[in-house]
Amino acid sequence: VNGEVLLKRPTIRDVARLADVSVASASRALNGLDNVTEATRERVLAAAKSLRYLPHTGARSLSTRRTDTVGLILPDLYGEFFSELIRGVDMAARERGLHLLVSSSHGDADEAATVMRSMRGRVDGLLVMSPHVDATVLADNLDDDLPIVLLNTRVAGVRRPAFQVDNHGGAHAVTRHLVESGRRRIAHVSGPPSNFDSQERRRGYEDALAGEQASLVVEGDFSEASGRRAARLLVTGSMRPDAIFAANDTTAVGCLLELRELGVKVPDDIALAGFDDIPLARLTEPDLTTARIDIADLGGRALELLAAGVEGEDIERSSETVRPVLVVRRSSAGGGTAGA
Amino acid sequence: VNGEVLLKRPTIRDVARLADVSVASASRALNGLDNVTEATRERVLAAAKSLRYLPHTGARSLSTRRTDTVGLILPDLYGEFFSELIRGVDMAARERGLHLLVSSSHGDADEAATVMRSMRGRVDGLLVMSPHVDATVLADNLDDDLPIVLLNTRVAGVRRPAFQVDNHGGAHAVTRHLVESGRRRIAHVSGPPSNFDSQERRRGYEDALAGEQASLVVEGDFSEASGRRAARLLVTGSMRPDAIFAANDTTAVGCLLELRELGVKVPDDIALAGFDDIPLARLTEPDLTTARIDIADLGGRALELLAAGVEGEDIERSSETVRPVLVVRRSSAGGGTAGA
DNA sequence: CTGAAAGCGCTTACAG
DNA sequence: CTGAAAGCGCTTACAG
Repeated sequence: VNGEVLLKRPTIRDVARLADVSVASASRALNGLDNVTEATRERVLAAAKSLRYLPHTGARSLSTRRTDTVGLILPDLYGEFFSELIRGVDMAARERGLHLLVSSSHGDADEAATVMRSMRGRVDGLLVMSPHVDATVLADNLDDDLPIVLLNTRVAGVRRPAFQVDNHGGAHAVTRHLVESGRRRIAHVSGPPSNFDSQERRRGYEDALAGEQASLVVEGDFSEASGRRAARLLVTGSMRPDAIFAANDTTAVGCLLELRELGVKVPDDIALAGFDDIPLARLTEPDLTTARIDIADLGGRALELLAAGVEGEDIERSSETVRPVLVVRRSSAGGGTAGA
Repeated sequence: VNGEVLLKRPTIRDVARLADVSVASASRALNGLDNVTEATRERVLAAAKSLRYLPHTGARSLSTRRTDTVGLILPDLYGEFFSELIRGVDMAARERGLHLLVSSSHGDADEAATVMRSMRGRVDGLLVMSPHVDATVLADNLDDDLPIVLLNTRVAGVRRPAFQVDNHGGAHAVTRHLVESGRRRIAHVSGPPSNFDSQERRRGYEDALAGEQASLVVEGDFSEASGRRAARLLVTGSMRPDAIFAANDTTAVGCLLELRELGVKVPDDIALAGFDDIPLARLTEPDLTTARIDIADLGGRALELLAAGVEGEDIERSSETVRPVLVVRRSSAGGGTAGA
């Protein structure tokens, strides 16, 4: 019928008709293939533009078996880390023209598994950060050929491409810094004992002390409240330390607040250090010595690796370790008991 | 061929064959339609399970014209807000079985437009937060029939479903609190003059003062540095205030740090208040009076509205206002100049 | 309740 | 360089 009005979304057929070519040529022109004349390409592109044509991604992915989308599966994370990671991944994804399907806040392995399954078929690859996931969960819920990169997740018994934070090294560096600035009784407030990061940080602390000093550990759980409790315990106890290394910054902030209330001066009486370098670490009084991880960068690099896997590169043996950087601030200044 | 091995992802055809029914029945059973016998459904489900079948979403969306995915478009946001919003949206989306396509960090209208276009066809609806977007951008880059909910975005000249934060009301409440606790020279450190939130907060401040006190405004830009600058200006100037209401918490933190350096006591010499209630607001010394917005809740409710739109409900006239809640903390305690 | 078949909108050998 | 046609994996009238 002549003079017909387009009621529906235009398809490639409409574009082809308007450009007076076959759908095959329209497809080729649209996709930037080189087996079309320049004249054809121009006509097709003009037609597409005038119709405000956009390909149906479902149809395309049905033919190409690609979705140009990657999934990001996250656990229930605290604010800063979470958003920095998404930011880093998102920027890298956008640069490569990949879309990002995000799912967060998964409390246990079951939830994570459900999400993995629901993403199967929607994505070309998966970025997974989940402390709950193990080899079985991975094997049961994903196709073997779906590229996947693990973020800071220890998956027992599986060799998968992963980005690991060197928690041991970071904790070691922080502790050595305290030792070398003259502190003689360095306590550690740990994270949850079941948490792998937490275990590694504690091990780094203990190894750094090895021989020179006895270790002094109060168990915490990465929360501010646990930092408060631990600080009170340490200060009022019989083994008062002259330095505290908290397993993360949030815990260190708890220590700081409690020490302040107890009238203990930081760093003069007790030096303090954390881990992560959350933005808040710069803002406390005094500001906080810590080990910095560039989360956004970590996310971006992980996406690059995943993208390589999607492109068909063999990434199965790739595994990168991110080394935290010691950031010395005022909370650990001066000399401690031994003077400086 | 008998004994053949499935090399590829199983399709509904494989499921149907194994269950010994037609693909039509398989489809119906899989989708929970009621026009299949219980026996058929069971056979199909069992077959699907044993094959680890998962529907190809592209194919499905080609038939159904739905993607079961919604897009979330964000500007370049500061950490806390960003992650809280995603968390809220994600949780609500998961509950409804919707997937979430996220794109963030868009500096200007062009970038936002590109993202909107790239999401067209991939999503059933869009959640858009962008200060840069206007009616033209929206109209040019989206289908008219794509449901969309705006988040805290003023779109001049368009009537679209939106969630607006009552910035005026929040600022008014904070300012009234300062007035009523006896402060007599209340200054305001504004956000960027071009920013709508910023304008509204300033208007709230001015309206709350109306008549009783003169307004005293220093222009800022929502950054900590601008808070520092403004505080210094106010304290060293000839019109020293006894209270400062900063346009957001980050600015207020800047004020606090600068006041501390200048030896000005908060709240004794100068009361201080912010806006947003970022987590840091509880942690400063003294902790910060502010106006709290429940961002995660906002995100969740916005998704619910969008989902209703996707289901075909008419949401074009819906517009919700989120009222911030005054949170009084120690930074505004006591009486100020007039005593308390 | 069930099945054969058309159709959704693309891409890609294949033949020319 | 171009086009006709098959095929990707689903859903859904339609007929029975």
